[in-house]
Amino acid sequence: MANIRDVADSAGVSVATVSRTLQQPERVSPKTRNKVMAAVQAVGYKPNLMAVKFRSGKTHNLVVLVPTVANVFFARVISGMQEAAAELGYSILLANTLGNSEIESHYAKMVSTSQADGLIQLRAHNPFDATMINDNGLLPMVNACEVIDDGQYPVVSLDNRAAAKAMTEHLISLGHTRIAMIKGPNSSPLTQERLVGYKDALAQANIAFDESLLFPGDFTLQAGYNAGETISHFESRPTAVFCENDETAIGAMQAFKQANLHVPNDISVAGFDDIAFSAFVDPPLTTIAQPAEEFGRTAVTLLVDLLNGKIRKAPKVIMPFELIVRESTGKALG
Amino acid sequence: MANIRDVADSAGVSVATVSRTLQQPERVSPKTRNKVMAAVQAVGYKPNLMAVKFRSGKTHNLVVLVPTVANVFFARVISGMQEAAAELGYSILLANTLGNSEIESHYAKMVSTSQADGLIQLRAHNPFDATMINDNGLLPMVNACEVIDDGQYPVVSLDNRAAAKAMTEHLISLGHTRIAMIKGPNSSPLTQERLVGYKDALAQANIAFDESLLFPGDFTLQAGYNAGETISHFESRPTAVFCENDETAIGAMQAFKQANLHVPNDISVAGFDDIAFSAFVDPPLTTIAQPAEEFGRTAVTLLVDLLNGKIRKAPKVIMPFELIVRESTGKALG
DNA sequence: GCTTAAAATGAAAACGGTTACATATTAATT
DNA sequence: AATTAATATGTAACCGTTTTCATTTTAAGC
Repeated sequence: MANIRDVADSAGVSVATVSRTLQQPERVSPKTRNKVMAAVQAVGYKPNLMAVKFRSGKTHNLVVLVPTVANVFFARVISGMQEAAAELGYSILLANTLGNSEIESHYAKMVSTSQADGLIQLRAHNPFDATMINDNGLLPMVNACEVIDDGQYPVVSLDNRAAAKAMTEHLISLGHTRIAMIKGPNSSPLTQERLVGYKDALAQANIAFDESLLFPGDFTLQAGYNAGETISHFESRPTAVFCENDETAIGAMQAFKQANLHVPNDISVAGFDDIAFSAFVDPPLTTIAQPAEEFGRTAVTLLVDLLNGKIRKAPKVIMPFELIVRESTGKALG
Repeated sequence: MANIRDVADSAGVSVATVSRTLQQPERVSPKTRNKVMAAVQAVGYKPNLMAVKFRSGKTHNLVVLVPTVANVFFARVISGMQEAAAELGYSILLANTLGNSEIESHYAKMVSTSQADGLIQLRAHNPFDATMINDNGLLPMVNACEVIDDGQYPVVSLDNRAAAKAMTEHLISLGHTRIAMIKGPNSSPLTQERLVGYKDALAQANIAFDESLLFPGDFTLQAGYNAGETISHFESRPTAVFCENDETAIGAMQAFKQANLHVPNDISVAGFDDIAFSAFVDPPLTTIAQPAEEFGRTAVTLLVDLLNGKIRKAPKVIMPFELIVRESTGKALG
């Protein structure tokens, strides 16, 4: 593979001139510029970007820790990241962590070992140790979607509490008073926030909170199905179910159908995320739309700003949500 | 950030000894080994892997070109890649290409500019120019899932023809003779192969091929829905629809329901891929299961073997498929 | 204890660029 | 045409490792 010296020899100039021709063409005379360009063509020169990155100390790589790429919502977020990264001249190194802290640490080490400039975490967990803190007191990371806001890094999230409250209010406005909730893992702050929003709405409507209407889940179709089955055979069945994501809701709806419960006549079902499938299931799912791609774009933009020293204090960006009412929720009957 | 010289100074040895301690500990005496290790701890040394990669010429990065990460099937494939890559000490650089050749070329350049050692392409398209051909006459890439087999690189694919034939046979065995097909883009070889398999089965059963039963699509829910709507109002409606992926099938089913057609009584629907949602839609979808994660693992393993010179001639790996019969296909009535 | 082989260590070059600084060339000013 | 300023180019140091080769130390054999 031809290197910069080969080009210099071929063009009859110094390596410095070649470097300048490629980096800052205006600093070199048109005549030599042409000579150099011709030589580049002639020897088939491609700069070794590993050398460039090593020398410059900037890798222009960003590590993204995603619990699972198989989650449709995350897939959209990643799409948005990819777009923004490409525009800003960065590459994404994607890590499918499965929520495993060891895998997270492994990839986080790419930052401390100069293989990447920064990191985006989609889970509420800080994979760095304290030694990574920057001059400005910040970690070279951004936490998006499911966040802990400890001021060490920018976060971009949804007002999950308000969104959950909005959905619960929607169900209450349809006359529901026994509203079940299929939850995410208790360890997830996002789940905690949504629970608070759910309680907010109940309290506001003077409906007593009933802990027995909380069902465990883990954001998967299967978990939704399992909870749905349990709910189907529940002694005093709720008339509505608020699921913490759309997969869970779709799984639950399937269980209800198999138990010969009609959605929404016998039981209303609501989701969260507005994944593509939600508009194409039967009945189409009422849900909360999150601007997934925008999440990704914002996270990348924030991180790049942070890396360029344009950020002093960790900002907290709240993305807007939208209640999407489709046909899976209806008036409470009986 | 401490470098190898700091460690050497702190331990009172040369940099060469430090390097050896870390790379080939058996080549250094236990006494100095301990001294060095202590110094590493003391100064908090983390090797600059950018420098290592630059010096060694091996990046241990693999570029993966995926048309869209938002496709659930690809998400599974990527999961498998990630696993295998982690085991082999490689990192995945994921590129969401949206089928755009320019974006593909952009990422392919990461290989020619020494930012990655090789590339995996999930689309039937070679992003390299001829200059990249290796000593063994191979490109540093593997083509998986949707492949063109031109002998320049290993491919890992499914026997799409056989799979499509198996599914069509299944439908024929249920008594269907008017079987529609919702296709992928015509440019996709995978689509061509499946069409041939479909025709194989028809011919074998002495059913005339009817071009008017072929409907265009692009593997999305919306395309399936659109085709489903068209089929619903088709003058002489087919009794079964074979869709080229599950998203398409789910979209089509939704259209049928809205047209008051019952699946499978009025019309049978079959998919391809067996994504997680397919078991949880109503009715659960009959489909072809592909070993998605295994695709990813195999592709990575092949590529690493190729990069290590363990492969001379481009192998062609055919993965097994499985017909999964659920409730969306039934006997042809009337 | 002396010679020789083996093992451990160090010095310095190399990887492929970028860039500060020095020098040579050209253009502008009088 | 001479002086000065501006521009263009070259020289060489540098980034943090690995690795070759030379040298020193240790162990082995007699």
